[in-house]
Amino acid sequence: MLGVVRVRFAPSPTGYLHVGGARTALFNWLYARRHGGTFVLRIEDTDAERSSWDMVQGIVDGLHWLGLDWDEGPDVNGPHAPYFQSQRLEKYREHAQVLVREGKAYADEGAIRFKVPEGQTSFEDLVHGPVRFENEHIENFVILRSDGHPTYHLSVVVDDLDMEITHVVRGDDHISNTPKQVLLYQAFRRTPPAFAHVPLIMGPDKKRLSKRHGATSVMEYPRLGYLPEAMVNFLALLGWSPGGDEELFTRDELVSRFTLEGISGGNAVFNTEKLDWFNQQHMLRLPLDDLAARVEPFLRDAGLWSEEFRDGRRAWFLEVLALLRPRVKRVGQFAEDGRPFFEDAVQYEPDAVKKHMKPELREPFDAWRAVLMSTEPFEPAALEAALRRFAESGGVKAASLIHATRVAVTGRAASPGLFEVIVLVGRERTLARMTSALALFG
RNA sequence: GUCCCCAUCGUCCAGAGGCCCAGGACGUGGCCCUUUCAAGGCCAAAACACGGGUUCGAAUCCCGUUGGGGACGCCA
Repeated sequence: MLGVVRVRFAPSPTGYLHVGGARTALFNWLYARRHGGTFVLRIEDTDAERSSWDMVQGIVDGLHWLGLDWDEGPDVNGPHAPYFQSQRLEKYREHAQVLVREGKAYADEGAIRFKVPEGQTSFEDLVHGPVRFENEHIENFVILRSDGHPTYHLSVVVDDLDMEITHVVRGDDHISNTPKQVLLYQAFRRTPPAFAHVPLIMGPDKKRLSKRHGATSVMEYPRLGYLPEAMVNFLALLGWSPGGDEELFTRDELVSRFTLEGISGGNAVFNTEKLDWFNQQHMLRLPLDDLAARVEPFLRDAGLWSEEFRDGRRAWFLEVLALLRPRVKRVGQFAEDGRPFFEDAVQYEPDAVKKHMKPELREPFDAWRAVLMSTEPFEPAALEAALRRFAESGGVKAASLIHATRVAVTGRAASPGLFEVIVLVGRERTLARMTSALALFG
């Protein structure tokens, strides 16, 4: 069994999968994959009151979205099934009885408490180093409730033992629970697994991340237009470092570099601006076909999708995405920035009209429109050459004409390069928009 | 209150005694490119919490202070 790595992510289904839990799951998954080990998903639903099936589903959805697959767990099973603690109650009771029989635990008002021995309890934490507690600060804690359900300390130890977990990678908030669990391992005459307590994720105010900080459920992120590969990359580097200066990694690159020793000891602030940057960088690196698939749902929601984007106008569609891509931070933005391409009607921004559609430009604009009718080839370079030639001979500044044309064609003051835009919008639509824009001058 | 953890630029990290008058990234400011907005390139401002030790030498080791976080449930 030497060298075998078995880790687990053991959420309690009393809430959705938040970013902190997601990162813990990610670290476990990375460690398992790095060492060819096993990643177990175990549902800690011993608190029947607060657990719900919907929450289990929500957690599973979150892990799926991030691409974290498990080798053993609900719906895949494995040699240590079942993976719901609520279905393992008998094991916990038996273990509690053993401790009672050996005089290491006792009944108290219907519950069973563990008798904490004198002395001190310590363990070697892979991220914090040696940690030691005086047992006098640990009270005789309940291991089996009066309703027969185990408490966390008992179930987690029994299951980690039964499932042969070698490394417990979990949140820092469990560090003060650890001595109680170490005491249980000792009471069972078993060696505890290795522990690695990872620091918590905080909000910008350094307070524990909560809803008032914005999106804390991972499943809000796909809706907001974030790529799972960006989230994985961002989360991995929040509290962990591969050691060097590189920051942009694919999932596989993270797997090959991950070490528990690289986890830092202090809490980390969740920084949305940096997440945006990771998202942008990963979008920039996505194959266009792949990107198209991610954009589609957002276009559908905005009513801008056409089945032709799949076949007949596929190439055109991909060109539009490629043009828009450098200025998009979240996937949903393709629907916004793409309107001038995906929709025939143009919505004019009042400020843009006021700024660029000066009355004295009306005549030159109209004449340039006529030039555009016959410019060949209908390509960016040729169009630009035509405009500059026209501007020079007509005594107009090329920039003014470009700006007015941009507003006429896109309705906005900012867009990708005008000539690329015109080519993709097409000659007919461009001319039609310019014609109706004639009324906007002044 | 008790116990535990943590402490490098605003933020995330690098740094495991001399390579550091501290390096990268996000963000911020400036410049370049340029038809706008981005992207990209270049430059800049920006930190070793404080006080004691140890050492020839400390961001790195030890102690204390302060600050932040966490745990003290028949929740996990």
